[in-house]
Amino acid sequence: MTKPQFRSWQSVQEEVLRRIHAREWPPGDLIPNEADLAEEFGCSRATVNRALRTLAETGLLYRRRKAGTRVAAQPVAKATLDISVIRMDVEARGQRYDHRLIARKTTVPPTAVSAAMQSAPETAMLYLKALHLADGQPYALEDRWISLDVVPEASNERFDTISSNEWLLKHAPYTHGDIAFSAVNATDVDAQALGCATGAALFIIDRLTWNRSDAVTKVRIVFAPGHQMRTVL
Amino acid sequence: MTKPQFRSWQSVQEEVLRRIHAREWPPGDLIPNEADLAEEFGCSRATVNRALRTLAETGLLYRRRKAGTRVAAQPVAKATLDISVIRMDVEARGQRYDHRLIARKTTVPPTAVSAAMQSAPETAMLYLKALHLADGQPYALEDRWISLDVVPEASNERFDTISSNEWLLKHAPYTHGDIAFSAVNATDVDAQALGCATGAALFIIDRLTWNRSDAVTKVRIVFAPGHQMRTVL
DNA sequence: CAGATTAATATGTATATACTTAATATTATT
DNA sequence: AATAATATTAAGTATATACATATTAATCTG
Repeated sequence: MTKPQFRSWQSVQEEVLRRIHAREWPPGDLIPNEADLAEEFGCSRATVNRALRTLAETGLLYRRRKAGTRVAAQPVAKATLDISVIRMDVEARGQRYDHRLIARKTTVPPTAVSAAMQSAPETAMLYLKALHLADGQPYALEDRWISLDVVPEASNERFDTISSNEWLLKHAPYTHGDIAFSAVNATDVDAQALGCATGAALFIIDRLTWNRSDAVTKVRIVFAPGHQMRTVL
Repeated sequence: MTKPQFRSWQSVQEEVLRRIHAREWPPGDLIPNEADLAEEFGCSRATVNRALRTLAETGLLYRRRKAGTRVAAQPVAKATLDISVIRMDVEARGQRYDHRLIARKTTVPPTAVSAAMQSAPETAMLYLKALHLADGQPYALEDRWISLDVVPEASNERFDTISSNEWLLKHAPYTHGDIAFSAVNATDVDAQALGCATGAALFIIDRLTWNRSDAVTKVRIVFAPGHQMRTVL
């Protein structure tokens, strides 16, 4: 009997997954080290490393130097959501995208906004409110504050032909950000814009992006009723 | 002048990020190939490969064989959400976790459930309804259907000391699944269990997990009002 | 025996080399 | 000029080797 050959890191990964699912390596179990697995699989340690490292990134394995590799006892599933520009989302559904600028003004933001963006309380920012449409129907309502200190060029942009969403991606790079998903009842204003009943449960995304230590923009996107954000595990 | 040395894939990645953020390599731009970058950075091609491959995984670069590597014109931000067992979420907030079983019965599910799980319409499943508590306050309401064909041992488990959530992770492995986030208005039943007003906007997670071609469980988790799911970009 | 030192170990990473694969560009053929 | 065959290119991957680093285990020392 010759030992099986696993020639690619993907095939090694599949075999490791099989053993985990088959409970040959039960949750919490310490699995053989890379060198031994490489020997067993008939491949190099680098190949085993790539396979195991990738699985660790998904949360299914837990690795520590010297301590070895364990099957996660309670795998923390990592769901990766793709946050693209809204136009792309709509077009991916095979619908026609359109957007309408509802408000555009330069003003001092509420303290909650200036505090979150860590800007001086009396500094004016650019405020935008826009409605995104899919096949002519309201899809999402966007409320946005843009720091004019960080993105002064925004002052000169009208945002009627291009959404702030896309304009910022092109003109204001960010290094990091945070994002939160939640649910709110539609306010009268939301209901009016989205064409739904006041109080309807709406899915919302709040995002705050930074360029190094400067807050670039803070945006809340309120989706029309029934919106789902989905992904695979 | 000696050329700068980038000895680790992380430092190469940082330099590449710097160039992207500084617009030295603007969105859509074709960047030099791996061999040239390796030469420039004074490291091996494998090191450059690791740096660029990792950036491509985050959506900031777009790579194709022969075509080369481009800075993404419209970077699709990948937000990774950690979906752990609810107990862990609650404990991570520094709160005391508890749960209460509200219902447990073996019955034929609604057609919507059996259809989603691709099981025969008249097959009975185990239905569980449980309330998760944080510091004694309602945190989330769980509605779950478990396939007894796939997980027969579930019949013998009472789920009063361990939540179905955790029990399944330990006893019913899954190969893949899909997950959806959305918002609903609280029904009377939800409101009663969660101690909120009927109609309140609630954040929900719907999850369906599979073991190869068999649906293992379908669950809806309805969170108490105000719940946020957050992550970084 | 507590605490510090040292050794051992598994993962993490860098490198040179070689080959594979997908996509494109070029050339030959009809 | 359209089509097919061929060459070229850049990323993708495998391998052996070497060394780094975090962590644990063993040993020494007061």
